[in-house]
Amino acid sequence: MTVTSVHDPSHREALWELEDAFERGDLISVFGRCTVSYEGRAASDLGDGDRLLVLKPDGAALVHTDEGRQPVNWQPPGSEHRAAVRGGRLRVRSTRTNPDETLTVRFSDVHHLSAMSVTGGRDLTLHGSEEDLRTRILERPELVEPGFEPREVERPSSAGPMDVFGVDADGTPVVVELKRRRVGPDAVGQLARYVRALREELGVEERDGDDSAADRDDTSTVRGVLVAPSITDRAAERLAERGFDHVALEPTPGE
Amino acid sequence: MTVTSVHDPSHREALWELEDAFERGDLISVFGRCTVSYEGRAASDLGDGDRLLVLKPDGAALVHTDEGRQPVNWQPPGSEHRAAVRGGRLRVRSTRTNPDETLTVRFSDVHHLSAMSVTGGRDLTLHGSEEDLRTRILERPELVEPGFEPREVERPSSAGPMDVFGVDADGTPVVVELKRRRVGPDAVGQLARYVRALREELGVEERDGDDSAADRDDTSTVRGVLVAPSITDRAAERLAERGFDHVALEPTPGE
DNA sequence: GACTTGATTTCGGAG
DNA sequence: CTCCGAAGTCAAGTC
Repeated sequence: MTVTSVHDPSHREALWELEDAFERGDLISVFGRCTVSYEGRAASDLGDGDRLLVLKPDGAALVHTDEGRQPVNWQPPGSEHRAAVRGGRLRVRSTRTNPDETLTVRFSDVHHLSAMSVTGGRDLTLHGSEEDLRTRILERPELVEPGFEPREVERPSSAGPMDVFGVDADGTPVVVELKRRRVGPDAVGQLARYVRALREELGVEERDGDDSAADRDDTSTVRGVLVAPSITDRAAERLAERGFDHVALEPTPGE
Repeated sequence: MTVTSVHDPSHREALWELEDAFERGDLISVFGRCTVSYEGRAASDLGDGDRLLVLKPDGAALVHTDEGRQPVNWQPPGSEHRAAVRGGRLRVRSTRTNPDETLTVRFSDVHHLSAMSVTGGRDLTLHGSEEDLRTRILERPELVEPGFEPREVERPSSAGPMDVFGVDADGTPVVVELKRRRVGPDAVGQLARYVRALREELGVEERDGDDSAADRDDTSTVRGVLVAPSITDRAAERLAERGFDHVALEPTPGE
């Protein structure tokens, strides 16, 4: 483990340290007084102030103030960092293409700079995602409703892949949309697109004389089920208008 | 400007520095070897590795690896940071309520710790947002189409506020949905909800005998216009099905 | 590459 | 507080 750090360096010293750290592929942390400007998908300017600049060897750059989870300015991974002393200030610039974007940080003072070689240790095991909810339903389909039988996950349709496709106790096709948390009206719209696509698809099959059509009474009986811990009032209205159902379920068993 | 930093501190030293920095309300950067666990809206575990921990006085905590714009683990602003030495490791824990969430970082080694007092310098001026696009349209309505006349922004409806409401050259009501960048099918669904809500609303007005109804031929003639730099094929299909229009426009004049 | 969707999304504003 | 939609969203998987 190698960590380098300099306290109140001159711009020249900071520049040397930065270039060495770029070379080594270090993760870099810089405290200092700076201005920030960005131009690319949008454009922004940030006046003078004390901030933390984080530079990653994969090209990511983050400018953090004392508040917020989000950086006040940033550059995504894949950018290239360069540093120089210009006009009496230390200029750090991260550039990328596609889209063309540039982040420029100009330090009037560098209070502290530290860098550490870091690799690996990136694989997080996460529980409680939508995928966990899907697994839960596939293992215990009765949680959706008694007699529900999953047939396919990520089933393709003209509106995109639906989370879970199956049939209910009556053999009626069911489109299931999964959400790991409380949902609003947008999720109902998403479910509606899938249901509509499936109705059209099954309707086409019937006209084509597909023999499996005997299994179904009516193409309009494709059902839509929204599985989520809870839904907003507006979402409930949309759901009711469409004749869809809501099943309250958490991604992981409570407690 | 006060910056404190310690290189390869003992856990005790690091603890003192952390507690002082919490007290001062500093922005803190810690390089070290650690494990991370999170429990709250979801749950996660991260094995041993070298990372950068950023602690903010507003309660935000960020754990960064050498890759990605996103922290591998984090805690949102509003949390409370605490530190302690437990089981031969330096434990930093950030907790919040509503929802209950805890992030725990356990350092086996602290390679470097630095802290800086930071306030202000947070106000960013951003150009190229959806609001800029709206301003552009209000100033030059002909960019939507000749004869278009904006009447209201954020006009309320049962489906929520629509970006811009106006009338076309024929006096037909127009709902305009704005997007600052290329859009997919979801934006069409959003526009459709507003158009439907407005059609219902105007239909209701007619049944109520509202005298302004004479201005309109038919409630079904409420138009929907999606203003965005470009749209995906699938979005174009949805748009065509609904009979809506797309107007290609950037949030800011090009060049 | 473009497209689609999930996310511990975060964030801000309105009710 | 909840709800709703924007974001330089980011990131992953698929085509």
